[in-house]
Amino acid sequence: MGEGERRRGAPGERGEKREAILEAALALFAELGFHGASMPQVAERARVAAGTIYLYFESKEALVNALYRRWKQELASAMMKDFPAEAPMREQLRALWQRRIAFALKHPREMAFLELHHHAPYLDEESRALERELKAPARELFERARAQEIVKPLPAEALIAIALGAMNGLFRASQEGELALTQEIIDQAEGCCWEAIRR
Amino acid sequence: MGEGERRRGAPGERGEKREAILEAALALFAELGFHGASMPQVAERARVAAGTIYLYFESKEALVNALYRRWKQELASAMMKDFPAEAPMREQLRALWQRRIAFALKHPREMAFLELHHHAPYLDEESRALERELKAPARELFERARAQEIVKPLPAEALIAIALGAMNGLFRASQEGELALTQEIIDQAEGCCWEAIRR
Amino acid sequence: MGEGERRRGAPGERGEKREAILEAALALFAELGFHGASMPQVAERARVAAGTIYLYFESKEALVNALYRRWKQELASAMMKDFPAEAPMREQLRALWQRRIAFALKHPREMAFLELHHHAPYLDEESRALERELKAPARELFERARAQEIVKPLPAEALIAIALGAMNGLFRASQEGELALTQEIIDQAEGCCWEAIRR
Amino acid sequence: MGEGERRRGAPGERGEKREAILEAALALFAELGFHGASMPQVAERARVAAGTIYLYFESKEALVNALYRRWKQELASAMMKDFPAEAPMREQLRALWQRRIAFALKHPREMAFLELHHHAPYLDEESRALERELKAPARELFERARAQEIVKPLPAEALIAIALGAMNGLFRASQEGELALTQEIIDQAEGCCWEAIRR
DNA sequence: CATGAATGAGTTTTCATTCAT
DNA sequence: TATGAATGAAAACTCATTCAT
Repeated sequence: MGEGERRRGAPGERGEKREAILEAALALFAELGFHGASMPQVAERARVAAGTIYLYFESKEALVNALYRRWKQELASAMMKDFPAEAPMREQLRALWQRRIAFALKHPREMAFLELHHHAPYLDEESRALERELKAPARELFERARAQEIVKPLPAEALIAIALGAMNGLFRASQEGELALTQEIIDQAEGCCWEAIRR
Repeated sequence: MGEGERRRGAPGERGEKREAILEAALALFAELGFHGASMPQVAERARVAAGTIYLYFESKEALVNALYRRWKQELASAMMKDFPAEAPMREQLRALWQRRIAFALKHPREMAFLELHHHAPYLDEESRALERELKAPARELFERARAQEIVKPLPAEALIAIALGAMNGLFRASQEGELALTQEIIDQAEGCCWEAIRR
Repeated sequence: MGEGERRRGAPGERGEKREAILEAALALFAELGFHGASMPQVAERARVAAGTIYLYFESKEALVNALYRRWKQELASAMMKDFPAEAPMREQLRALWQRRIAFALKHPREMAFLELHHHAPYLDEESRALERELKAPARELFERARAQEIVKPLPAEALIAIALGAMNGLFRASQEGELALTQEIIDQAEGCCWEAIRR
Repeated sequence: MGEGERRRGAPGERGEKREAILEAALALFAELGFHGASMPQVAERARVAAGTIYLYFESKEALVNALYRRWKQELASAMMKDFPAEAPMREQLRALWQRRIAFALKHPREMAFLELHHHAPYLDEESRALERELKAPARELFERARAQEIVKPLPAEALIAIALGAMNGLFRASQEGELALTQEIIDQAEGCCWEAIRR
């Protein structure tokens, strides 16, 4: 690798810097917020010159948006991959919940970033469209569950808000060190959420 | 150059300006975040000169902290006032939940502000201490409920995270316009949360 | 006056700083061009902090435009004031020419600024509209002169280009120190321009 | 990624890139000014990598200077080539004027570039020396004309400023689309300029 | 108390220039 | 030769804070 002695015009691995920038921005935006983190800070953490960021991203806004989309997609993929769409409804709901919290625990900073920037005014139309698009499958799942009279007769949005809101609460508590999320607790909590919404 | 209604030295109500500043800062911080809202913006919205803010608050940080503490206290008061501490446990848990969501719906901006600034790096030790202090009663209530084997044998923090996390989810969904929180839905949702944690 | 010891919040004469900024910007834009002069340079020459410029002008573009309009107006006023509109045509043409060169010699930097920024891409619609508006009277005068068969049957634009172009040439030569524009030479040159266009 | 027609090392015509750079710089400097046009812009327009420019020119300043000298020379050559130095004075003056405007109309961007950069602070001593050198022949011609009492007894600089200034005015008007410079108008205008200065 | 003009450090962004490939 | 990613100083502009009035 030989860090530090490389200079101008010596490209490292293809896209290496772009990744370093995304990684640095993620950490700083998650911790300090979009307006709280400055481009020089991002540059410094990415070990890159300030101007370099603009080779890869048009602006600070473009940077958050790229980051937001990447991880929103990543989350969606993790949720969708081999989803047991043919399994019984209870199984599907469990999968939804467990996959989401597993993702959160595997990528806590990324999840915190997504939560913090959800619906932020500097997200562009593309990011908003993605948000809408990725919300649909969960909604449909809950609609179906309700149609099958498996869950309580509440609006799908309310059911989602309850089950995933509870999950967010757990995740935040664990992030703040109030709670150690062992698999046992997770499984129990999943049971709680199921009992919250089941008919 | 025609002046406004009142001019320098013509005092309005005592503390009127301080209130205007707090109110303006609340709205802007809730909408744009701490770093996203500028002091000139706050001054403009409060219809006060930029310098005036510094008569009442030492700095921007002092301002958020004052705001944070005020509404954290306000929330705590609304929760505590005439709390049915002698009522059956189920009743107490319901009261906790219902009071919190009632507060959120009565003061949505204030609640959004508190949520957004929870654990923010610019909160000072006093604000953090207050946060800790106000968390205690709820924790104790859940501990007691668990000791009475009324709720599931999970850590109090997990039970809180689930019940109040679900509530936050509902509040956020209603704020984003996804869900209309009628009293009927609220009551049903409270039932859900109870079933989530009950033994 | 007490220069140098004044600081924050101590306003000098009303508009004093605005004038200083306009004056500094004029000198620098005339000498270095719009893109060649930086805002910090303007601030320094105006003995003002960089941020102060933005209290008076929205942007660098707004600043050039304000300057351009001011001096375009000033030039127009100097041309129009008590214009001998009833005098014989020859007299009117002489007045036009003499007033313009008198203005140029009285305000050489301002004239150089106007010439340099004429039709520049950063001039806004308002400035362009003013340019068009102020061109009209001269055009009409030459049209009338042509209708009266006093001048050569060339398009008014050509006659203007010749008579005022020659004048510009003289002014530039004098600015570059190639030529001393005594009143005698000016008068003779005016005669030349008259003979250039007369029938 | 698919590459362009040619790649590194596949040589085009000798000096092809240098020409492309000069051509691109000319167009951009003429339109946007020296400071208004960036090296990346020049590179892009020349379809050349940014670094390539520095193989041919030491710096941005070296580039304008090279350009300036080239076209100043070109203009001088066009003026001088087969100049009818033995013809009657009137004929020589006409030739001077007609050749200059013919050049301007044949190379309008180049002429605009020369005009815009005339006496610019980033022109180096060599360019300035060239400017002085090329001014001499015209000056001598007008001196001789004055000595022969063919033209008015004004300083040669004034005569030049008048005759060529008028021409510049016509050229600028035509560039701005105010005036169509037909050969007929040109000839008439040449007559005007002659009458301006003739004894 | 209240003002708001003024400040200057800090922000986002651009750009002339370099140099490993 | 030619490239273009990378640099970092400097540009335009913002903003928390001060202080004479």
